Amino acid sequence: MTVTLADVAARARVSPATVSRVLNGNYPVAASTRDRVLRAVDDLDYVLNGPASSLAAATSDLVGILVNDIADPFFGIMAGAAQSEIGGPGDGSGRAGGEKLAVVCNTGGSPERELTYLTLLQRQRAAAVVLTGGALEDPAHQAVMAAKLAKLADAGTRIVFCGRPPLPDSDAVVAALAFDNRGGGRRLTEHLLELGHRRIGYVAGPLERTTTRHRLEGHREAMKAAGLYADEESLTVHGPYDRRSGYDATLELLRRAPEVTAVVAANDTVALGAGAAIREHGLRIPEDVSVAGFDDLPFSVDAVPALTTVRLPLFEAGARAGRLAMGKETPPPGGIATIEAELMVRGSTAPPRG
Amino acid sequence: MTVTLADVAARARVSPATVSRVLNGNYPVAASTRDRVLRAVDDLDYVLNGPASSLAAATSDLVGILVNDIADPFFGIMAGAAQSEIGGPGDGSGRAGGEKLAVVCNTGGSPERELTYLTLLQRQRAAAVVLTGGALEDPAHQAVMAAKLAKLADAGTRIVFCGRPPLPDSDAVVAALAFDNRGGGRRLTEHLLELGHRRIGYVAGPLERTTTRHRLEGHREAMKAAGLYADEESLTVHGPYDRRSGYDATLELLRRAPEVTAVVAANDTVALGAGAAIREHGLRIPEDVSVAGFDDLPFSVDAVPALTTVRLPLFEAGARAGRLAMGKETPPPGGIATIEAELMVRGSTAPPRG
DNA sequence: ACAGCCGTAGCAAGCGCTTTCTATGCGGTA
DNA sequence: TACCGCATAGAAAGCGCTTGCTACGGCTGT
Repeated sequence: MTVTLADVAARARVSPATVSRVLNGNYPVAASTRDRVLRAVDDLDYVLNGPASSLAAATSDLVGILVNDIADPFFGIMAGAAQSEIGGPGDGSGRAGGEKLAVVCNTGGSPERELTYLTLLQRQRAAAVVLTGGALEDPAHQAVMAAKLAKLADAGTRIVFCGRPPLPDSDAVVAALAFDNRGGGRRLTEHLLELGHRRIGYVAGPLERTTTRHRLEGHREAMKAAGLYADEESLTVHGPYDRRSGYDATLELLRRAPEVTAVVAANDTVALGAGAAIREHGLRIPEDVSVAGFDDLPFSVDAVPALTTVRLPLFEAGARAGRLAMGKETPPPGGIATIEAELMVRGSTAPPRG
Repeated sequence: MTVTLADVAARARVSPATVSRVLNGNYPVAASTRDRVLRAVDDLDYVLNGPASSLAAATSDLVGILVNDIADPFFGIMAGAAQSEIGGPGDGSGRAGGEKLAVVCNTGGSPERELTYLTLLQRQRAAAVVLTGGALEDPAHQAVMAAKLAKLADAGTRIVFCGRPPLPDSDAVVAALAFDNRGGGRRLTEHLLELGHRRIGYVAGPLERTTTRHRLEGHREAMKAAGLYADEESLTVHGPYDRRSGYDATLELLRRAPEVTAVVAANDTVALGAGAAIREHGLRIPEDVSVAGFDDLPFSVDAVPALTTVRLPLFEAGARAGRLAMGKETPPPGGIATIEAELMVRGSTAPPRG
């Protein structure tokens, strides 16, 4: 059978209580005793029984990180950064303390899966949960979500948002780090307008997501400020945040409005697909059509031409979220922080022809 | 306080045992009783205490997926596919049975972290563990690893490899899905040779990884078969599997051997960096230098020119690994399956100039 | 009509750990 | 020398759930 605390205690000729205390290091134990216990642990290759420990202590060392799409570096980068702060293994701190198990859960963008994962984490009595990516705007879902989060918070789970706008009137969330998607979107379109573009297509993300809406609002703000209200609707196409969608939507856009001189994509991945569609259409980037993305994922600088985009400090934000989840950093005032987005002008945007 | 099984039992006017049996559905319960219990569960918003359940049942519903780099779609795709099979939420099967919590753990390629994660999963009494990506070739580490896996297997954890060569003489691993990196590497270089290339640079991954070695061996097999033994060493540069490394290594390669007419990269991400370096060097792709990658990640088809690469069925492999981990699929004979790699010829490779 | 079953439900003994409370031995103080 | 207090270690009571076993009707078979 597997080795238990009692076995270690027997071998070290101490009581189970003492072994527990040595392992947790939260109670004075004589050095000689400690050594004896640690040797026994080593000799027997003892591994703590997590469930038993969690049950007795009423806490666990699980920390969940929820992402919409694990195959998307946008989430991967944030999750990786958060995970590295949460520690889990090798956080450099040696044996001591915060050995948390940081795990990432892939919701696939589905609200039900998100909820189910939260329940599963609640069931495990997770120490903290980090939710990344934009939220769904459906009020019903938001209400359920808020209730669920409240319950988690009640049970002592620390909740942190990363790249997601704060929940209205809820104190369940320790901190919310929100990206300035609106500002970024505005600056990006302003850049295009400054270059002289007037007919700008927009390949947007899924309708009901906050990220989509905020970026689009920024875009429209800029358009409006330039006195360009008309045709907004016909120049906007919605679709998922993936390459394929960018390709399809851009083809559609090009058919619908062949006069566009620039295409703004919901994110860099979509921009990649958009670029492919544009080239396949026989148009050059940026001579015939400018293309811009959002996020500044690692591959964007290597696109040909290099992609003009809006840089989001994903790694830094993820790391900060991780620290907040661990209580290693004090939350921003009001629990809300806005993360700035920086315009990165590269080769894929240029003045329109003519 | 939080609601317990006993509370539900009291409200449903049955014993805790009955509630447990209703929840687990592994014991006959009269329909009327079941309904009463389920209503009570609903009324009280009861959530099972995972640790307590795991302790009593001596099993947990945790499934770990270990990846080297969560920000790399190579791993993200496999992990996502595995996770979707493992179920967790929304596997379509309704309430019944296999509600597992599939979690991905990011080792960052560090052997220590890998080991620590395994310990953490062992501590949680994980139901299964999927290890993705190539293994480290260090014999000491391999031995420790084998011992650890044996212990996990002993404790009832199902272990599956995905994209990792099988462990020699170990029956701890339920199944190993190994990519045919060698064959893929060979075919890729054969393609280049057929085009007429003779001086082929190779930007390899980190030295001590099986993936790196196998791909490189395939390359050298092809070279050797063409009677091209010489200079192999001087045309090979090693580095991590990332964009930056591809860029740096290619610059180095170009300096060291300006006569190369083709560059094979360790993977697509590295190829992206390689392409950037080549262009920055004032050379055109593929007119002056051909470039090829490995993996066929989603962005590769959108590179300009589209990247010639070797397609690995990452999604299918990940999904299969997930099913194997869940015991939903019978392991291949001998527990080992080789996953074929398919050459994808695209625009980034062409005959050498002149 | 009685024994024996089957279908259900309850009892109670843990699962392996944490933690409160208690016991012990020692040095220092009066 | 007698007493007090501190530093350590042990005893034991759970934490909330699962599950083997027992109990109890009502039905069947003879």
